[in-house]
Formats: sequence, structure tokens, C-alpha cells
Amino acid sequence: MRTSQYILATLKETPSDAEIISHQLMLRAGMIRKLASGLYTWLPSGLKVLRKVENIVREEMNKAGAIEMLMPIIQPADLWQESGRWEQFGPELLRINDRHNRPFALGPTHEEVITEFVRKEISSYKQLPINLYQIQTKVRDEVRPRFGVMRAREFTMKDAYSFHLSEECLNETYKKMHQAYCNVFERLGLDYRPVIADTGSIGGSVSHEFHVLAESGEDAIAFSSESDYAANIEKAEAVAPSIERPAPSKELNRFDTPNARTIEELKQQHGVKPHRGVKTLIAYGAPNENEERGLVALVVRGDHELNELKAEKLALVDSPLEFATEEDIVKATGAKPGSLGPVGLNMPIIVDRSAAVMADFVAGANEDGVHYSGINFDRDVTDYVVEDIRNVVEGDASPCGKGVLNIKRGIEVGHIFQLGTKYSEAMKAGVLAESGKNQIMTMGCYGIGVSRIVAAAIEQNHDQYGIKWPTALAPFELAIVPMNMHKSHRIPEIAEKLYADLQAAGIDILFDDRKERPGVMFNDMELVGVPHTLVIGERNLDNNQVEYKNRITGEKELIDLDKAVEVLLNHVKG
RNA sequence: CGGCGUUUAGCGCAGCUUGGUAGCGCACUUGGUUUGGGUCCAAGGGGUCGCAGGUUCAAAUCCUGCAACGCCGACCA
Repeated sequence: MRTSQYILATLKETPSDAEIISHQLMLRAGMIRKLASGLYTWLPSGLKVLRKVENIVREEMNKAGAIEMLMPIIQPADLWQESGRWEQFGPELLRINDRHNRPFALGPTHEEVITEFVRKEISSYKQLPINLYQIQTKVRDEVRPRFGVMRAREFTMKDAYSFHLSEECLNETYKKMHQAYCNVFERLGLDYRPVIADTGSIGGSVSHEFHVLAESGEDAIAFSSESDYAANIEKAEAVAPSIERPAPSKELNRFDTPNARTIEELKQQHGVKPHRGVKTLIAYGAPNENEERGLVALVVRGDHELNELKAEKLALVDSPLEFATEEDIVKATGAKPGSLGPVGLNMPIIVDRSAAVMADFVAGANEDGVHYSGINFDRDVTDYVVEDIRNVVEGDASPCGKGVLNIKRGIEVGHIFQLGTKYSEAMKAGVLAESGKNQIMTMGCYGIGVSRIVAAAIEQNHDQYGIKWPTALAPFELAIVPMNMHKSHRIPEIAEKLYADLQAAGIDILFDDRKERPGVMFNDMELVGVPHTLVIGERNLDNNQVEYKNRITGEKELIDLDKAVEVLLNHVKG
């Protein structure tokens, strides 16, 4: 490709609304442009990268025995009503009406459509197991789209769905997909980790996420220092402390704290160390038979954070978790947030495991501007239950029993689920089993965020000059940079010849034939991230040589003109 | 949804306090100059100042409403 006939669209300046490096570089390198919030146009070089990711995913899926198909983006509402997700999914499901005013959804995922397809087409156990996938545009009306294509409202996803007669069979396919995903991320050249995950709105039991490690990641992942245990922090169990609770040694003592409403203020004004106090968060409880929600107190150590996901899974707590308004808190406790505590609290109290082993601790007195010290469970607080409701922190014991936890940030690029019969049951998708009886199928589903991978790859592979594409993803393999071509007779001649010969040798080339200064060309090629560059200039031609540069290693090499094709082929394809 | 902020040329921004016919840099066009890391000079094209209403002789500037975009959102207990 010649730059003069291409849309290179590189930018010198960074658009101000791009927060993270991959978003900035994708805009600057001319890969994407924003159309509206969370909606992006893919320019030619961006699309080339996207297609490369797609193809690797496609090849590995095919290798693992999955079969590609394509389903509509627009899906009839009644399918979603059948699965129950028309109500459940919330505003993230973008809904539209057709000209007859019939309701449809723009597909955020395709469990309903595939289940509808399979229940009609597959009728015998002999046709199972089967694993069907597609690579397609998905629509999710995100609350807050951000980071460019990282969290967009329209994005490319590979979604696969498998159908089975038994759990064991599902398990086998699940393992195969797990392996296929590892293969994909290996081939993409990314630093990634599979982690134990929550199933979220998709549902099911067993689930793993695949994360590309990056500081800008929106998820935190906990790893064991000693084993290969890794889990999303929202799912990582905070194991019960191995210590016994010390016996009370202090009396309950009221003290005035007129200006201390936070853990930090308690520390600064009254010397209370955060791990010697607890915070009491008040959320709404699960509705009773009259649909009334009471309040429930969640008590965690002062230096810990509540894990909302763990909390809302408890029977006492309403799901999704919702914190009580100040008004409701004052009505129930007589105090405002900032002076709350478990002593004398008239509502169910859930105490985190780590808070439950504390003795002589500090908490609010449920009276504005007053705290207690010397609080002890069973003496001062009698009616409570102990649960795991906090986020793990660095240094916690690993739930696997070996080592301690480290925490890193990751970008979720893949997610696999054992769905079980959640959708097949609701939509009555069964086959005739060997016994001659109808049997509901067991399902798995497997997603990869194809467009997100493009951004994640840049987060992991860039420098001050631009993108450093892994070989498998680069939009072009080789850049030809002829210097001051218009001033020379032999440079255009040689550049054209090498362009033709190298193309014939199967190399994907970006030939910079613009009438630009060398610096401009070098900067653009480095920004776009072309891994190999061939520089043709008068200086080296005097010795019958051209120059090779490697974007990743920075290595430079002078090559004799008559060996150029051979040597370059070796660098690019070798 | 709540809080905060932004909106002036394709991009990045100034101008607004104190109202008087809209500017800078980059990009783009033309000519010249330069040429191994984002040359320099000159001449140009491009904006109903987010939208609607109001105040005023006069509004990018002051007032009201709306919208779009962006950042943050248990961590306060």
C-alpha cells in the first residue's frame, strides 16, 4: 500500500478526551475515530489489526472443534421475555420498535437466539455435543462508555455456545475452550492470566475470565504467590483469620468525636488506627413477603473495603446491593453516617470474618459526634452473623491454602461460563436422549472481546514514539521509507523495485511515497507501529546499501542492495 | 441516575472577568526554501462561537432553559 493512496490519518496532537494510552494512540495512529459517545469508526489500518485478531480467534476456535455461523443483531423481544432477561437485563439492553411497533433488542449477547436456533434444529442426542460460534458486532448501552474501544457501546465479540447432554460432556468442552483461549492469547503475544470469575448477568456456575495484565485495567485480580490460583477480586475469598478472638480487656467507653466522621479523621484526631476500628455500612435488606425492605448493617474492619458482590449474594441483603439513604439511616439509628456502629443497632448485623476476630475495637455510637472504644462482640454486640463480605487485600492468605495474595490490574478480554440449564430450561430446549425421553440440554458459553483485545494489546505494547505491535497484530509488516525521493533518480527507481519484489515475496508493505521530510515519515511509521522499516537514502546508496530498522529492538543494519529481498524476507517472516 | 466540568475552524486552545463585527498553534491549499528525525518564509481557504430564548443600540462575552461530551461516584460510616 502506498501512503499517498491510503488514509494514514495520523495526528500530531492528542485529542483531549482520550484518557488512557491505547485510546490516545489509536486516535493518533489513525486507527479509529469517534462518531458519538462509545461509538467508533474503524479506519483502514485499525480494521486490519481488528481482522488479524478475528482470524487468530477464528483459527483457534475451528481447531478446537467449534463451528462458525452468524446470527442477527436485531432480536425479537419475545425471546428475551422467554428467558426472563427482558426485565432482568436493565437499560444496558438497547431496545427498539419496528414500524409495526413490535419490540426488539439489539443483541448484547446471543444466548436466546442460539437456544432458539438449536431447539429447532437439534433434536437428537446423536447430534451432541455441538459448539457454535460467531464473530459479530454487539450492542450494549453502557452507563458510561470510556477508554475508546475498551468500553464501547458497539464492539466486536466472538461468542460461542455449546450444547450437551451431560455435565461431564460440558466440562470437557469447557476445558477445550479454556485451552483454545490460552492458545489465542499466546499467539497474540499478550501477557495474560485466566482467573476464577463471577458469572454476572449471564448466569451459570463455573466461570473463568481471561485478563490481559495492564495498569489501566478496570478489574483487580488476586494471585497466589505459591500456586496458580488466580481470581477476580470480586470473587476471591477472604479466608477466615487463623487467630482466635482475644478476650475483652477493656470496658465499653463513650467518647466525643464531634469532627470525626471518617476512618481517616478518627485516625488523625483521636489516634484510632484504622485496623482497630470498624465501619458500619447500611444497605437495604432483601424484601419480605410484603415486598418491604428493611435495613441491614454490614460491618468491616476500618482498613478493609466492602465487597458488594459478596454482600448482595447473602440472603439478608437485597440484590443488587443498594446503600440506604441518609434519611432512612437517621430514621433507623438516630445518627447520621459517620457515627454508626454495631452497638445497640436495631437491625440484622453482618460482620466480616476479619472484623469478627477483633476485640476492644472502636466504632460509632449511633449518636451524632460520639464513638465507643473497647467494643467487644458477644458482650456489647450479641445478635450478629459472620460472613465473608470484604475485598481481599495484598498479603491475605490465599484461599488455595498456599502462599499469600498479590493484586494486579487486568483488562477482561475473555470470559467462559458453564451455564448449565439456565437458558435451555427457560426456553425448553431439549433433545431425545438414548432412553427415548426428552432431555433438557446443558449449555456453556464462551466470549472474547475482539475489539477490546486491540486496545489491550496497545496498553501492553507501546513506547514514547507510539505502538509496538506484536508480530501477529501489526497492520503492516514492513515500511519502506525513501528519503527525498523527488530529488533523486535512483531512489524512486530502487524503492519501486524493492516494493514490487518484496510484495511479490508475500510481505505486506506500507510504502511511504509522500513528499515529506524523513523525520515526518519516521515518526509516522513508529506511531503506527510498523515492526520493520526499510530506509532508502542517497548516502547509503553510494555504497549500494539500504538500511533496515526494527521497531521493537531498535536494531539497525546496513544491507547490500543485491541481498535486500532475501535479508528482509528473513527479518520479516523469520 | 447523582456530583463536577467542558462546548469558539479538522485537532489543541486563547478571547468571556470589564459587551463594540473572532484570534493563535497544528493540519489543509499555492509558491518558494530546506532535506538522514515532526524545516523556514510568504500568500490563502475554512467558524451562524453547542442549541433555544431573554437583556441590550450592540452578545462568543451577561441571564434563563435545554442538549451533547468528559471526569468522578460504598470507601462516608
